[in-house]
Parts: sequence; structure tokens; C-alpha cells
Amino acid sequence: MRADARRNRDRLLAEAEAVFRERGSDASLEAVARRAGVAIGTLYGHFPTRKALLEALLRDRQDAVFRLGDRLRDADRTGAALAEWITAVTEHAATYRGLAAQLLGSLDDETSELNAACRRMSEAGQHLVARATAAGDIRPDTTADDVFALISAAAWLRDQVPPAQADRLLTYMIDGLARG
Amino acid sequence: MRADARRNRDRLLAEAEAVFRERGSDASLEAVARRAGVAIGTLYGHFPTRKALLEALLRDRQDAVFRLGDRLRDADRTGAALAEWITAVTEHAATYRGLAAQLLGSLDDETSELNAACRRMSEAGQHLVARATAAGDIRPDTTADDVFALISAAAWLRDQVPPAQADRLLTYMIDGLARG
DNA sequence: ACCTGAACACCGTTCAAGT
DNA sequence: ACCTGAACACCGTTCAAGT
Repeated sequence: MRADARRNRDRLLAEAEAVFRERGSDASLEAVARRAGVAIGTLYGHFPTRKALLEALLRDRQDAVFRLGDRLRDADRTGAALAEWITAVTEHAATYRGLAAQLLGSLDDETSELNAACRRMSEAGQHLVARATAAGDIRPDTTADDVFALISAAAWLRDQVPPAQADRLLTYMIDGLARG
Repeated sequence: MRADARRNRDRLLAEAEAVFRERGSDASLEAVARRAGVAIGTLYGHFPTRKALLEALLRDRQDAVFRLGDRLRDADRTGAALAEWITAVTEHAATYRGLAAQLLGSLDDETSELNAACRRMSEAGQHLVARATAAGDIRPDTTADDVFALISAAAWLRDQVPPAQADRLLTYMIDGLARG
């Protein structure tokens, strides 16, 4: 990759991060290009879709989430492990306003650049759900899709209400999952 | 109100209803005006903001919700009454994609044309929450704002996942509220 | 009293032309 | 190999001019 291309790519990612944090993940791509000091076509050259740009932005953060998933795989307290997973992924999915909807919508959309990441997250959740149901820690009919959807709803809430309230409501949701 | 103005207003409401159902509550207002056969200025003349248009669209449906609120005011089983209220308002808030966010955001925004409706809904909820906490049917620290936020999250979910799953997750949330 | 539609500012996306 | 920016299609919102 040419040096100037690399530099443009890096600047685009940095400005996209800033703009998405300020205005949400549906913010203007023209604004991102403008702030990065490149033409709009350069943005499209590096990231053909908004989701491709989002995927690149989330890469590093996702790795941390997956490491947590690995660490929780064999935890003794399966209910607590699932709760910790849900809390971490909720925070991840609330990085930018509007991201939760994109992630939830990408789980079943194979054309989405976010699909692979969503599937990996869902599969990590799947394992934790299976262990928690086997241990009787959560409702027996719970699916990995349920957990992914609940996480998305909690992440959506984090963008709409004060953090303390969002945390409390997430606790309610997790408890609702536990109730048999 | 002049007869032609009345006719335009009615057509605008009918087409907005259709367009918002198809494309969500942030659909193009130009498309609404186009389908109603009037100029875009006519739409703005009748409804100065998108929220004003939404408010007019929701009026009838809201009345039904408030009647349910009145009916539940003195119910014996306060937990069940609150659950019924939550279910009904969730359905109401999921009428169009994107509406839940507008409603939740309008609760504390006095400049929003939806503010009055949100406050009325919140107050009806407030009474049911107070009765349910007094009876020990739900967590004692639950507020009317919590319930409104939970309803919004459930409504948001209804636009993202299949109805059966949304119903199941709403049950989880309501149970989470009940857990002491 | 109400309607029209041009005007302005803005955006998503593509692609021919440049370096 | 990559970048530029004009081009096209679309939208939100306002407001002078019409009826």
C-alpha cells in the first residue's frame, strides 16, 4: 500500500471515529472526508460502504471483546459469566449512536461487512448460553439470538437515557433472563 | 378551515401514515407531499415539523391507550395491570420504525410537539408504578421513567426482530422488573 | 387564507480524468 | 495505484409570488 494511501486511510479512520462519536454512526460521510482533508472519492476508495468503514473502526475493540469471550468459556459460574459477557458486548455495541441497529441487522445479512463480526459474537454468546441453560442459570428456552437482541436493545438504551439508568435497566434485563 | 385545506390535510395524513409504515418515521417528507399530490410547502404549512405530523398521526391511537390507562388505574392485581400497560404502550410506540426514539427523546424536551403526549403516558405509568411498588409487585426502586425507557427499548426491538421473539423478550423485561 | 415551487444548503454515490 | 472533484439524484426547509 502506497504511503500516501496509508496516511489517508489512517486520517479517515481517525476523523470517522470522532465524527461518529459526535453525531452517531449515520453521520455525514462528506463531513468525514472533509475533516480528513481528502476528496469524497478517496473515502469511497478505501471504504466502499458505511458498514465497511464501521467494521474497520471496530476491529481493535472487537478483539478485546473476543478475548473476554475466550476467557469466560469455561467459567464455573455460568450465569455470572453470561452476565459479564452481555455487559461487555452492550458497551461495545453502544460505541456510536445507531451502531446497535446496524449490528443487529447485520447478524442475518450475509452481504453486510459487519456480518462476520456479528456471527463471531453470536457464536461466543451461543456457547455461554448453552452452558448457562445446562446449569439451569437462565430460562431454558433462551437462544443466542435472544441474547444478541437483548444486548442490542440495551446498547440502544445507552444512547437514549443517562448512564446510571441504562445500567440499572440492563440489570433488570439480565435478571429477566435468569427468571425461570 | 377552508374545504381545500381540510382535504389537503387529510390526504397528507393518509399518505404520511402509509409512507411511515413502509419506510419508518424518518421517511422523506417530499415523498409524502408527492404522494398526497401537494407541493412541499403545503405540507410544512399544515405541519411545521416532522414531530407535529407524527403527533397528529398518533392522536387517535393515543386516545385508546389513555382509555386503557384509566381502566387499569384501580385494578386489583397491580403487577398484571402494569404488565398490560407496558405491553399496550410498547405496541403503540412501535407503530412506525424510529418512533420509539422520538418518543423517548420527547419526554424531557418541552419544545417537542410530542412532549404532551409523552408526559400523559408517563403520568399514567407513574400511577401504575406507584401502586405496583406499594403492593411489592415490582422492584421498589423502579421509576416511571424506567418503565417508559423499557417500553421504548421493547418497541425498538419490535422493529428489529421477528414478532414472536420481540414478544418473548418483552416478557423477559417485564419479569426483570418484577424481580425484587 | 392557503398553495405553489423555486431557491438554498446539504448529502450519498459514481466515475472520467488526472498524477 | 491512487486521488480528485464534477455530476447526478435526492432531501429538508424557507419564502416570495400567486390564487
